[in-house]
Amino acid sequence: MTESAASQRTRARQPRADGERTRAAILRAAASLATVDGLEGLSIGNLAAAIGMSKSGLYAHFGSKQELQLATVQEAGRIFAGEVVQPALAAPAGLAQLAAVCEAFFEHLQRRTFPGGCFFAGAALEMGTRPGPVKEAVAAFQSGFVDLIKGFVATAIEQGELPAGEDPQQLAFELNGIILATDTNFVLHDDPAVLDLARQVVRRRLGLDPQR
Amino acid sequence: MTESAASQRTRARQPRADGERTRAAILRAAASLATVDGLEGLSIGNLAAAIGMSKSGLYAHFGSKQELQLATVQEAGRIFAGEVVQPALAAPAGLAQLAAVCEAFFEHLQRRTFPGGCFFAGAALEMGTRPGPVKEAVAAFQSGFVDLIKGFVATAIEQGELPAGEDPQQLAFELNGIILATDTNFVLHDDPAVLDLARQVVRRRLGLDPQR
DNA sequence: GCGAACTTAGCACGATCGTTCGCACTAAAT
DNA sequence: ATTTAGTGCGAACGATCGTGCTAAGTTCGC
Repeated sequence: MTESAASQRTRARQPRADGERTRAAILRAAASLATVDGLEGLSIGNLAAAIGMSKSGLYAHFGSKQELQLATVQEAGRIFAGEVVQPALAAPAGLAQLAAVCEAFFEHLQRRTFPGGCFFAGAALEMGTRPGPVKEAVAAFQSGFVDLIKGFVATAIEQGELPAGEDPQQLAFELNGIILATDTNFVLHDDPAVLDLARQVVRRRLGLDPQR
Repeated sequence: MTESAASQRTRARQPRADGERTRAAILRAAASLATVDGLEGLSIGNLAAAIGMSKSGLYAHFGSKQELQLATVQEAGRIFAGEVVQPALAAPAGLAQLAAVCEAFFEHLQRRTFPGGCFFAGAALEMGTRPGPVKEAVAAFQSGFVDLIKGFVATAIEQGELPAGEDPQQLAFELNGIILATDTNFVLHDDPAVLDLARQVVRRRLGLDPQR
């Protein structure tokens, strides 16, 4: 018995270089399309047409629609991590990270990375009533994001940048709400003024306003 | 010329009593189903099966799926107005109305009027990227709700129940965000503790907390 | 450079989609 | 009581859905 059997036991399939490239292109398009049509409304046929390949060729990469949805959620998570989480982590710990994560999200919207706004805001409401691994993946990401903000708040309190009476969970909930309201209004009215309003609200809530 | 011509000019079709009853039953089920499958994912076949009638018989009431969606949005608006807006308007003008509209929304969720949480939160994100009369109807309702809250804030400021430095538009935006975050987390994690957290956040943000 | 594994396309399947048509039934107005 | 029009069902349409099968074409380890 050769050791190839061992490698096959841990990984049933060894993708090729061109396959990985195609798969990446599919997932990039899938994440964008899903913000318009939803994770459930995202169809194999539409997606295949969008990147110019056949349904069956695309389908072979995933094996089922659920696997495609799962991979799409992970791809959206990578994009979100790169565009929103990383810039926040790059800021000085504490209040600055709190302001940075909000600002990064607003720029994420303004840049129109996805045509339908925030991927996870839409996915959370869409998959909330559909139990299964896809919902769990979305819920896990959402929880992680709120926990990240909670940590920023806790650090800011420790550093005396926020009042000691401030509760990390409550403030993280509020900021998450501001983010959701920004996304909803931006998507619904397509008005950049929403972002300015949201920035004012964040500055004021975090006590960063010059006056007052 | 009889006056029947005039009535026909304004209304192309004169519904019968039993038809109105059926139509109402359809729309009640449609509003609920749409919070699970979405306004676009809501299918005539599923809806017909849910209330035990034929696809074609149901379809005759609307003539197109878009008309069904439009009527469903209006029905959801009536339900929301009755469960959330009216209880708020019944409270004393000002800060009490502000607290009442939030509490009414939380109870609207807790009562599980719709299996998928707030109808308009889901509809706004789903239809935001789909221009047309359905999106306009959803956007109009959402704007009206925020304006309602804004009016409550303005009155509360005039009555000295909120600091004069408070901005109605900003606070209305914040409260709308709290409401959206509550819905998203409640739908996603199915955890009533979210409602308690949301209630604490509202009380504290409106300065209704005993301590502090 | 041979051969095995991965990639992609073509075709077809059963199911469901929104929509239409024709026909029975029935409530309401004359 | 007769007519009129709203109501509802059954069947069917073309299109699209997710999903398989088969068979070429292509990369890559040996």
